[in-house]
Amino acid sequence: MEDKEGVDPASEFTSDSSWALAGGPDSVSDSVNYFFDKESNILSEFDWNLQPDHAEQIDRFDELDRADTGLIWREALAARIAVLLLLLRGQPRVLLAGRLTCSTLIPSVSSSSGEDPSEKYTGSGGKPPEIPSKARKKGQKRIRQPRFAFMTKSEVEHLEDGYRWRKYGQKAVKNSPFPRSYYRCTNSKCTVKKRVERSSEDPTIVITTYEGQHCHHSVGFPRSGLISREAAFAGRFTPSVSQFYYPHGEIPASIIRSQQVPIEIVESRTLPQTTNEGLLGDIVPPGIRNR
DNA sequence: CGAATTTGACCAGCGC
DNA sequence: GCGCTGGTCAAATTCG
Repeated sequence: MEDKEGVDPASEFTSDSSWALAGGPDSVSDSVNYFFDKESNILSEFDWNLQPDHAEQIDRFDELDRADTGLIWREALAARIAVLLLLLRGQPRVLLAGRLTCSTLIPSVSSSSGEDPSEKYTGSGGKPPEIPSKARKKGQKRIRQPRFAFMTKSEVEHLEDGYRWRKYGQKAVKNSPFPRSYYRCTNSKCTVKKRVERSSEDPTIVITTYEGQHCHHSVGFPRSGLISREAAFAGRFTPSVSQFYYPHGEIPASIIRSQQVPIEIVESRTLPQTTNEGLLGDIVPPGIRNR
C-alpha cells in the first residue's frame, strides 16, 4: 500500500489498500459498510453517517496525525466522530469520516433481530435482574451495543483475550455447518458479550464478535506474557474501550503487527513507550504506523 | 461440591 | 398471522 500518492483515496481504499470494502452499500457515505483488513484479518462493521459539519473534525485530524504509512482509526470522543485515515508517505488522507455507531451486523453471520443486553440483564449468575426478557415491554426497541467483529484464522474457537467468559448458549447457524457460541463476561457488573463461530466459507476462520464495553480490568491479563492478536485488537478497535484496556501506548508492537500469521498467540515484549506520539499513540497499532 | 458447560425450550423480531 | 431465525434462559449434566 505504499507509493500511492496522488491516487484517489476512494479508489485506494476499495481496491489496492490493505482494507477492502467487504459489504454494505457501495457509497461510503451511505449507512452501513463492512471493511476487511486483509493484513490483520479483521472485519469491522461501521455505520457511517457522513455529516457536512464533520469536515472540521476531519481537518483537525489531518493536522494531528503524521506518520509513515498505515491505516489509522480514530474516534473523536467528544464529537463522536470516527475518521479513518490512510497515510501515504506521511500525508494523511481521509477516506471515511462519519458518526460512529457500529451497530450493524456482519452479513454472513447476521441476525435478523437486534438485541440490547444491557436492558435485559446484567449477566450476574445468569439471573435476569431488573428487567427479565419475558417481562420486557412489547414494542420497546432494543438498543444495540457497539460491536466489533474479528476474523481470525485459528484452530481453536474460543481465543484467549484476557477476560473470563461464561458460555450461555449455542445455536446452529443458518447456512452454516458450524454452531455459534454465546459467551458473557463473568464479571457480574459487566454486560459485555461475545459470539464465536466459524466461517461457513472458510472453516479455518473464526469470527469473534464483541458487544458492549467492559467496566472492569481484565483478569490476569499478561503484560509481558502471551496475548492474542484478538485481545490487542479488541482493545484497540473498540473506541472507548481501548483507553480502558490499554492505556496510552501499552500494546506491544509485536502483538499488533499486521501480518498474515496463523492466529493465535504471539509473544509480547516489554511494553514500548509511545507517549510522544500524540493522538496516534493510543489508537494506531505501532506496527502499522511503522510500516 | 461448586463452577462451568450443554442443550432443549422459549421468546422477540422480522419478512412474507 | 405465521413461520423462520437469532438470542437467551435455565435445568440437567459434566468437569475440576
